[in-house]
Amino acid sequence: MSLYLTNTLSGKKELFKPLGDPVKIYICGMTVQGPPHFGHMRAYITSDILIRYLQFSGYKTKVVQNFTDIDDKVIEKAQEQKIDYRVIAQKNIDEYFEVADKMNIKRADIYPKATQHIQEIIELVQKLIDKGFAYESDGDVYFSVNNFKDYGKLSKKKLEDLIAGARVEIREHKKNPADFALWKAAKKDEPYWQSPWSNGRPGWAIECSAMSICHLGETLDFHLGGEDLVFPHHENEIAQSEAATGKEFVRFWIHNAMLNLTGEKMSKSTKHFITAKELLSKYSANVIRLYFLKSHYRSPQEFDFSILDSSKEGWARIEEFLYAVEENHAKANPKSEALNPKLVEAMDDDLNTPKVIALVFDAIKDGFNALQNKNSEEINNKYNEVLFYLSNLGFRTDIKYRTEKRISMSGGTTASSSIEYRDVTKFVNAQELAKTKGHYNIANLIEASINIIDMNMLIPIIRSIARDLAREKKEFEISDLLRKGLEEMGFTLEDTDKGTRIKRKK
RNA sequence: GGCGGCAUAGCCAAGUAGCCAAGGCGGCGGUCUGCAAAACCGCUAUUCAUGGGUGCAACUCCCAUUGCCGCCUCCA
Repeated sequence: MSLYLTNTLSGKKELFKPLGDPVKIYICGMTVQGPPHFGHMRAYITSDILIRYLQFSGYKTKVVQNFTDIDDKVIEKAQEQKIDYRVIAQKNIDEYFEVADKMNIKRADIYPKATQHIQEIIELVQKLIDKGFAYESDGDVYFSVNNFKDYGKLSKKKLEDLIAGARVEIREHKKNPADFALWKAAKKDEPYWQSPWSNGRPGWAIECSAMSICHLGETLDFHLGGEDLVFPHHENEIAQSEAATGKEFVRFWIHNAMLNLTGEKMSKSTKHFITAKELLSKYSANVIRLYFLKSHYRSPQEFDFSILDSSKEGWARIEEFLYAVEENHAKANPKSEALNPKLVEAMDDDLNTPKVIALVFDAIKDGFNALQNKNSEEINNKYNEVLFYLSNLGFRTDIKYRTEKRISMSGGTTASSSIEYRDVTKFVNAQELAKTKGHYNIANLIEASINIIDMNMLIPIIRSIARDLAREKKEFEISDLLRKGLEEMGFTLEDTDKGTRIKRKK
């Protein structure tokens, strides 16, 4: 195993060697001022892919993902809405889990919150003051960037440039304009905690240092997050942590590129975003995952519904293949040692998921060919190959998570209104049920009708059966008319040797 | 203004100093089908923003130009 990953620190692909067992991973979580949006999903899909691959490669992992539940923006939101900041934070945390679980993002081992670590934060700030890296000023505490010689090593910034830019907040009680707050004294009506310097709250970034050191120790294998966190957030974390411990803070800094919405970064501050929840109501988790993994995590990605639609069609092809095999041959046999080399070759190269997706489609093409040639050994091999890649990329392949295009006769039963559960075999069987020895039979037809639970499906199913009867009598004008009618209702019929499938149109 | 990154077909998107520049979507032609749909087969970048340079050889390395993006303020 030789996994190469681009380390932001060096800007190069580096060979990963773990520090010890388990591999220590810190994921920079959300500041829960608002609900998770599509950009967050990209970040957490990226970390999910890395963690899954490390585990696939045999490493044990310890994963910590924080929630920053106190900061200026959270307070601002609370004051706007005149409710307690904790209510806002919790609401957004709940929504995060709802979305992440739906997306099949593996849960971290620990989800610490900033407000649960105030004591550790205060101790860390005190340590920095004692060591001469920080100073108190009017109840605030600032980190003195001049005293930390490596400041700027992650973002490749020079101190002079930062000040020349003149966009840093100038405050008279800062010694250097680039100094950043470790502790902020509370203003009127703001939540606060007692500290040796003032009643106040942590600055932004110190909580991550405190929580990662607390849960993972002074040196981590990985620290993950969006590219927009490189400066100042991660730069500041390095300064604080390394100044305090005297040790290397993080060995691998992994950053995913931004997601742009019509050419502009999706972000909470500009209100320019689509919430994850909203998106999940329009597209299945698998389609969204495919959309992300088709691009490399370090390339900026454009967001557009038409691009997402093309992923939806791509995913439909994947499902089409799985169904086609399962209808006749289904033999899942996920032990696929022989398949490892191709996956490993792609993933070892900085998690090249687009390459793995290409492997999936290559296998599907071979698989469909085998299906046409009725080569059952090859069919099985390709079927298992596809499942192998998909499951290692975190897709959900069991039938109940499959999509929107297939319709089941008893559609509503298993997953209520979920668009994710549609099982074609039930419908095909139902049609068969209406027949005795290959011929329609009134008694059976009545029984089949009674079994239709989803009333929206009643007419399509009856019409489909009527069409089938017309076809048996070679009344093609009538059968075409019936199909045309269904077409207008939004259903496509497919005649197969197993019966007629009804599919909801794209 | 400073720092960093990116420019590959109608769209999305990998990749490499030298075999046919992955894959998906879309489109076109064909096979199958009562007709369809799905599937299959074939076609869809003599070329990788532009101009130079270094190599036997560059889309891939270097320089310049243009355009786009990110960060420099809270952000995944």
